[in-house]
Amino acid sequence: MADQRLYQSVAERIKKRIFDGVYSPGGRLPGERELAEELNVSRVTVREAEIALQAMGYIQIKTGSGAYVTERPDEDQQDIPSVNALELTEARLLFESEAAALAARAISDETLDRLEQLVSIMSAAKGDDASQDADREFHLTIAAASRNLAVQHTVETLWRMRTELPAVREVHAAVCAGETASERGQEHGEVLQALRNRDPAAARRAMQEHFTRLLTAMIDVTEAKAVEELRVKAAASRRRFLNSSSQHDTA
Amino acid sequence: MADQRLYQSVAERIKKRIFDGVYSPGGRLPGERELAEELNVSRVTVREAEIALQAMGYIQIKTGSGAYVTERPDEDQQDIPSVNALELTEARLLFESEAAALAARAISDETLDRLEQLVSIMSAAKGDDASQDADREFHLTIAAASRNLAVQHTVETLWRMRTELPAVREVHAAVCAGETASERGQEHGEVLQALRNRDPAAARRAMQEHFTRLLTAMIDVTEAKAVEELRVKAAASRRRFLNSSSQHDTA
DNA sequence: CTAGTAAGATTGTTCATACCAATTAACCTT
DNA sequence: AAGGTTAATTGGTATGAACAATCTTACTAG
Repeated sequence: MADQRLYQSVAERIKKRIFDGVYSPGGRLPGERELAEELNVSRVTVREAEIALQAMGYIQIKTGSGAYVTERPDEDQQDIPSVNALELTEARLLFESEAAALAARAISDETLDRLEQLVSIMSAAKGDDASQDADREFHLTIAAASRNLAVQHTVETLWRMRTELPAVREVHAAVCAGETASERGQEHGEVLQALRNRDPAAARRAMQEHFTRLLTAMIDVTEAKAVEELRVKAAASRRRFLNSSSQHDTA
Repeated sequence: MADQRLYQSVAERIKKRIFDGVYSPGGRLPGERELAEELNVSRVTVREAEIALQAMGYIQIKTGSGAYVTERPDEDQQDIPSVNALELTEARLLFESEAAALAARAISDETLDRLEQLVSIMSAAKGDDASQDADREFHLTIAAASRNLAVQHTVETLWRMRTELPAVREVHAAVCAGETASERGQEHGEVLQALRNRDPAAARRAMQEHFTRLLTAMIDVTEAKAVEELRVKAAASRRRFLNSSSQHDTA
């Protein structure tokens, strides 16, 4: 994760901005020179990143004009259904718990050490990118340690849904804002401890508890979001009726 | 074709050489400097072309070593990794059991009736296509009854692996040949019964047993296949040595 | 003679700079 | 105001350099 090529990390950052809506679909992203200065890399590197993104179908480069975000995401990842955050987390609760149980069978000491590092990163950092990346690598590493490609692929697919579906991202951002770094680190630490003991049942249980906590937090957040939406709608109707009674809009 | 970027035409030329076998799978293609001189372009351009090819999955670039042609380009960018039958079945054992448990929460009577029909089809027919289709629909129907799109999508993806990976298909065909229609129907029937009772734990257990039986049968078959492969290899060497001692092939 | 290692050669990675070509925006002419 | 010319912007390519990871080779210690 850390020793990847520079242009790849730049491509990741740009992709993230696309998902975050910084560069909206159909919109144009900053020029190569501008991006290079902003990201503190050379123009060639920005160019390589954009070429990779173009090959993956995220953007389209027009000579002399600029690079534009592809309107409709490519077909190859069109098979991602529009699941909501609760469904996705429930699925991860079920599947990743089993993945953890498998991983507990014969996880290597090196992998355990790496997980240890990731937990400390999550315990230290707050909701920033480093913590996010550590979280991701933590789960994917455990999936890989299951020594089952089908399981690994499934977990990776679920994580792709988490990062690429805007609605899900929103909920996660809201949940992350409401949790402390220490409790997040502690939950992952319990999973790690079970793996250290090579105890499949404990690993499964720890992972289940981790996701259960996430799930309940998520329910609270979505509930709050629903309430907020109702308030917005109510305000909108109130405004509409008030306007219609006091003035006359042709629109 | 004429007004495309230079790095794209270079990528096309390299891709053509890969298809033509100039650079064989797993093999290493010339260094950037060498290729640049040979194709009369700059190193930057070669580099951009290789990055695009890497993003498309044709080659893999290793720092300090070189760029290597991807081994199996037939499934170039497909999101289906090459899992073996045992891995896949293990994953299905874990995941579909949970899907069944979810489905038991609130499965509709109509869905139960449909499952009933499918079980009777499997009990009656032998290893023909109708039974295969019924098997598939049975599992996908339960996944859909989980009322969780992420779970459903996962199960569908795993089933796609089962049908689209030749190696996995072979193993399944061999296993199906060695089982009777009645025992297959009975196993599915037990899952159905648990779903009728709306008993998540029982549904999970029944599905686990179904896949466990499949898994053990699969282990026997793969073992037999391994033995068979050894015999073929032995026969090949025997033939080769016999031929070399009795006649003279120029090939 | 072998195993280990250190120096080197090879190769990919990134950078800075420059110039070219296509596009776009601004301006001017009519 | 319309249309065309010019200038600024932006992507495209080339060159050369310095750096890091890797592989090769040869040398040394045991």
